[in-house]
Amino acid sequence: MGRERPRTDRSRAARLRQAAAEVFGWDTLLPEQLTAMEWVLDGEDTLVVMPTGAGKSAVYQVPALLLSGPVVVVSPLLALQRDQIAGLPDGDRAPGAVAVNSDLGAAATEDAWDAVRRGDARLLYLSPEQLAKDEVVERLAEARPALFVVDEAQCVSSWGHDFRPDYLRLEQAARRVGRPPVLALTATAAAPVRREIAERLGMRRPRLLVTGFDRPNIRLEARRFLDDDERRRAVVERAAVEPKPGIVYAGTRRDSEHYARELAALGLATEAYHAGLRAAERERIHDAFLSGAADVVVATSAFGMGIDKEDVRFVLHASLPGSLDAYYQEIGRCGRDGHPALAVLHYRSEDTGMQTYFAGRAPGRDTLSDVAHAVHEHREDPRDLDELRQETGLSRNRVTAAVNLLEEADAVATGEEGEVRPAGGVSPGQAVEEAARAAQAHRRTDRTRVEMARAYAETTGCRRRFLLGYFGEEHAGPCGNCDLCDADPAGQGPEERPAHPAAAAYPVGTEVRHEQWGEGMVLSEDQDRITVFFGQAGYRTLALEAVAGHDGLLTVVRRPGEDRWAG
DNA sequence: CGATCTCGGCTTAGGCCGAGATCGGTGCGCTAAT
Repeated sequence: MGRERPRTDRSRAARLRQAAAEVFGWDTLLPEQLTAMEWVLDGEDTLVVMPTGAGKSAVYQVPALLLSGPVVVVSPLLALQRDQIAGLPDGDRAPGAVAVNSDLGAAATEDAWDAVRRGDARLLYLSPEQLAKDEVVERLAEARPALFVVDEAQCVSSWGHDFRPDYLRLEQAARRVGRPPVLALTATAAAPVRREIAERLGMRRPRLLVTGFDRPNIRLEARRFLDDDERRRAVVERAAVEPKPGIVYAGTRRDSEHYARELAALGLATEAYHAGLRAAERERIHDAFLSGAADVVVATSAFGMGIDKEDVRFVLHASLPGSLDAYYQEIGRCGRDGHPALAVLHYRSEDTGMQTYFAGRAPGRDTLSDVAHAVHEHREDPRDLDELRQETGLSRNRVTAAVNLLEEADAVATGEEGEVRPAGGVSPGQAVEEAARAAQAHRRTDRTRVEMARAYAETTGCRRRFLLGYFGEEHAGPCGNCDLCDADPAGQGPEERPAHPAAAAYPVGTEVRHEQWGEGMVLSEDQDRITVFFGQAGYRTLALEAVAGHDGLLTVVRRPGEDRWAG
């Protein structure tokens, strides 16, 4: 930082500052924003992990004014795309923006592409599904985009494997449109998720910018229940007494309506929100929450992305989330104004059941077999995804997810025209076996993510220390703002176990090999145990005593420092 | 994996029990029926 920079750097920063001030009215840019913008202008692949509200969008919006071609922004929700476009400044020099999606009629679609071609629209917002269409890819390639942005990039990891498999095909889309530099943006991503985003998007020697995760004004609590009725009562009582507005996350649509009814009966302005509601109704509730007309929204995980509200006072969970990644994303929606806020996790150990069920939804052997055989059968005249869908009679998503797994197993490859052919000289039978193994590894990983969420709920040390450790951030603790810290009468925080002497051998970021679970990376250290992420076995917590007492159980492959995904 | 629903069996009858089936969360883009 203190080093003198070459002249060109200074003028580049100056141009960014000037554009930010003159066009957007931002008189100051944060150092992190400026650094990431400079990387983007230099054409470097960049991954930015920055909390919501810290100005992530600026990292591509400002460079968009200075780059030679249009900027593609991949965004998961059409509503989010609309909000982003509406939030751009007016004026002659402002970057024009359009979104191309299924809402547009034929004429409007032509107009949008014309605007991109003319350079009037410097920002083009697309869903990943749009980029799965040949027509869109071809038009985009002609427009020669200067930057490929993936917003809410955690979706690559959380949705790509099953729900929205086109997220795993963005690398190919970027290649087909001329492979401009890639910028991935997210608010929440632990080290394994960061690594997966970079790998799946095919990022090349990506620059990584991670700002701190800690949100010290959010008080953390967790409460375990044996009885479901008691849990329900506790959730309702807490939501009733805490300062409003707040969000309650329920595990099912049915429960969201149950809690909303209970709270409404107490006289609170409460709404239930889930994906089963009509679009107009969802929009109404969203607006009511933003405007302050609703005190509490009880929602499934459908509610959240795009909620730009500073003064949310609490986020209560009425059941265990599927991962700490999801949990931190959800509780991060309270206390953005910096004032005290509250996150309470209410759970029963039975809650892991449903999350485990959700974690097992990748294509099975039958689907993989249908797709592998269809690919093999047409190896002389390869089919694209749409044609494979017709051949197999499977849904588009199932076919795409199956092809993704077969590609991951190197059993098929997709060409530049989108045609899928066999690869690696394996038989369809072998291809299915290898892809099924890959699916199994994802399932295992997802299930260990559920276990990590439970481990957070059941930790006996400082809760903040545990949570930040999961995201690779050391926190000395005690934080003084979690239930376990104030459970200690002396005010010293929860009792910490003494550090095990073996801890020094496995600092955070160390790459290791386990006898049974293969290669992994140390994510966090908690006195007498470490948490390691294994590519094939997911998250595992190991007691250092056991590791030290069993020679060769866990060997060091590489010391930290060379790996940029650790910290 | 766990909660809830459905249905048959029991049977002085209404309701209770257990076995088995079913459902559970995220969004896009399209198509077919109004």
